[in-house]
Amino acid sequence: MFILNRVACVGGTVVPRCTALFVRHFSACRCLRSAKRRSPYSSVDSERYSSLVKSVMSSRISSQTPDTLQAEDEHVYGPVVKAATPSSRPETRVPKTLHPFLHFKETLETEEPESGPPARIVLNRADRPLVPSVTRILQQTLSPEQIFYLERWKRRMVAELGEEGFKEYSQNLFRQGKLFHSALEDILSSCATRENTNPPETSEYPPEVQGYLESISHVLSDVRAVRATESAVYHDTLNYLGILDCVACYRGVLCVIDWKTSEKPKPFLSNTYDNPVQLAAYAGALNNDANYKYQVEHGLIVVAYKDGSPAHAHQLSSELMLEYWNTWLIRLEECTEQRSRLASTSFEQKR
DNA sequence: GGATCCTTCTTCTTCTTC
Repeated sequence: MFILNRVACVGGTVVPRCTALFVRHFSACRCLRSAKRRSPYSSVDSERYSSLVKSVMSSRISSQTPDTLQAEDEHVYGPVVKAATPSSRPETRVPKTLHPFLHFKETLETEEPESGPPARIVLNRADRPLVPSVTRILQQTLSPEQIFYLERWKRRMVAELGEEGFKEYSQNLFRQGKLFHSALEDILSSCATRENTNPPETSEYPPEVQGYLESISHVLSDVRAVRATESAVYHDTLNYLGILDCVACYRGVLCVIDWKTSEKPKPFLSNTYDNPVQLAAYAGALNNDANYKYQVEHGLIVVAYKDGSPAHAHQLSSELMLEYWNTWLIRLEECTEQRSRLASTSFEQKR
């Protein structure tokens, strides 16, 4: 009865399920009507995303019950210790040194660019061998809570799939992400000279990415004037680099766009973890980079789903981008501090 | 030829009630 109650609550869709994993991963989908404990997933269009929820759930099916899983957890990881409330970083924290997000550019473009293929500046690592990348900096400055939850997730996945199974699972996720990105690059490059981005002919692409492409088709129809794809950006004052996914107009607003694939629905910006910080880092670098003759103030994170459910598009205003830019500056400072600590430690050891 | 780089992903409670 305990389980049936939960199953019956998934957006009114009856889903065969009998494992505690459901409780763990999808209890957020319950029809919690009290405002006090409202889950961020409770207002998801559950009918629209029921197929996605089902597919995620069916991939995690196990014959275990909540009790056996809990017993297993305790056996494998020890007694459950409640984690500290995810606090991320104190909101009052500000960067020690402020850097502008936007930069004055003498040759700033004010007109619409001429039609033509989008820019694709290739990253030449040999020119800047020691400059850290956006991804690396974000990885090195994860909060203790993020590390805790990621490690817990990994332990649970390894317990479920085994070391080899987990490795295969991770590689598959990366592979799908890469295939999706290369398909998108192909689509956006070929559409760049046209007024509209026509719906892609999904059958031309590998079967693994067809669902993702279908998922983003409604977003693509609002994308125009693609200016850059998979293009390197470098901030010479702050000394970091990265490769952004795309710069294009979304609903008439020039944005840095980040395309993501996800197994779980991410209907809210808060579900995307560090993605907005990553986006602000790319935009700030682009705005500082002389290779780009324009400024980008807005951002867009598009989360695509394998089963073709409509992607979630999170547009970030210039104000929001500025907030995340400051968060990025803090992360950058943390990374620099870490590096200098490491350098002084190794210096001490050598002495 | 091999190693490394930039990406690609992954996290977010402990509920017993309508």
